[in-house]
Amino acid sequence: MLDPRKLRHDPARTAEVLKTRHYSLDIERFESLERSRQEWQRRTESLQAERNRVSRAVGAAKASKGKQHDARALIDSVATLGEQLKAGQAALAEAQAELNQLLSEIPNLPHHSVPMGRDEHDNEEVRRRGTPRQFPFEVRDHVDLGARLGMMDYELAAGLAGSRFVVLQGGLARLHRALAQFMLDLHIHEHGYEETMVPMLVNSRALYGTGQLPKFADDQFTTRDQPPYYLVPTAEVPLTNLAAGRIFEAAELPLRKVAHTQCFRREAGSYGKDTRGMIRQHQFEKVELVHIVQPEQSYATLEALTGHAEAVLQKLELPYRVVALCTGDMGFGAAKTYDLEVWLPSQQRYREISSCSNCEAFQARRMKARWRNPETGKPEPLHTLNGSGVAVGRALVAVMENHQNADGSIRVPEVLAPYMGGCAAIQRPAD
RNA sequence: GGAGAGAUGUCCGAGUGGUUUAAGGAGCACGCCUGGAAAGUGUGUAUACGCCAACCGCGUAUCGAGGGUUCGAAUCCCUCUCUCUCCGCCA
Repeated sequence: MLDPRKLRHDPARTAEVLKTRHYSLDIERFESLERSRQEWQRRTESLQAERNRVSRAVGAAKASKGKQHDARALIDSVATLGEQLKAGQAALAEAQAELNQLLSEIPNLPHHSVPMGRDEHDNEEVRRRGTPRQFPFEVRDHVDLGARLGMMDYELAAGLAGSRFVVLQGGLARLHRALAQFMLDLHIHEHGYEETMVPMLVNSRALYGTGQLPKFADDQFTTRDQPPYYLVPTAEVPLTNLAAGRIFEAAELPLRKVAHTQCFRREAGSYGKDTRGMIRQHQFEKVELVHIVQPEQSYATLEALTGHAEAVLQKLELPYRVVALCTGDMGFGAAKTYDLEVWLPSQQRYREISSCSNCEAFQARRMKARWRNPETGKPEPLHTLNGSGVAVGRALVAVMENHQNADGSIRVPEVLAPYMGGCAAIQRPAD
């Protein structure tokens, strides 16, 4: 949610900026809704003020003996007020609902440092780390490697659920678990995050708070309860909403939360993309990092957060690059986003494995997450940030492909040794 | 799933239709008092929206949420949510 006051103040300029995000703001509609809201609000409030005044007078008249007649006259004098008020309130509610609907579907404004651009081709590479390995043999992709190991099976998963699911078994299942545990421990012990366990079913209010609703309802899995539960598409939703409706004192900030959860996505818009393998699944695991901070700290925090995600890839000995997303490629709520892209030798290209965003006050305003600014003494919206630290399934893919051996076995990176019971390589069990 | 109790401000807590325009207490902030502190004492202490250039000020809403009755609702009625206790079931 943009600041409604700022939008009111200069809608034309805001519309210009929103164009770079493929959003066309209907200024005329906005202003007419705003006018109507304002008019009905004034009208109802003055009717309410009158009602309150008369009602108090009725009470006073009834309290003093001998003025019962005055009370009767007062009551008669507001005979039609109730209906006017009801009509006014209904009109006001309608105007507010339409205005909210409009406001809730406007994406965030990009930070001035965000490169202008249409789509992912206009993203800017910020840095590269690690060198893609030269293989003296033909590399296999993770699907091939997994099948040869007998530990990754898409047909079994299809039998259980459908397409875009996987069954991992034996060493690969353990490697997958080890990756998640390693990431959690790294962020908890070395980066200062608080370990958090959150619900993976949430209500619509939580999804509204982080911006998935109302616009992206089709991307979410829901239950058939009434009202429905939503399966979280990312732990960003429950973690960020921990601050919803609260007013923090400056001393309580910043909040740094990490959670490891399943994530569920219908991926309605992605059919035909990445249909092979574990890159794009309906269910996947992710270790998520969330910061709730004072506004002036949020951009320094974005750099730190990105660094925490990078540390995962460095320790797993994976080559990657950091990319600043352009205006046209950023997510709905983000003011600035860095993607971490890991090298996949089978595809000879870098693929997204983490996305770190500063949402500034966009989510905080939707969920009313505030702090008391000591300088003003007033509650003001916080800034929220989130980043994957990192996607576990994609990390498994990256480890398999980058650390594969000629015989199809997988070298286990050293940092995972404590989580793998000393197992240094995943190989096909002897028949 | 069944039965019961409950939800009031930062916290505790009073409040069964009209000076509640939410009592009282605690906490917190700032004064006074004090050599300093404690005690005492005074004042202040929610959020949102609107009017105003802004401060001040004024108006409106909010007593778990939504709806209803009424000139008027924290209070009466209906629906829902959540919490607690007991029972059942269960990993």
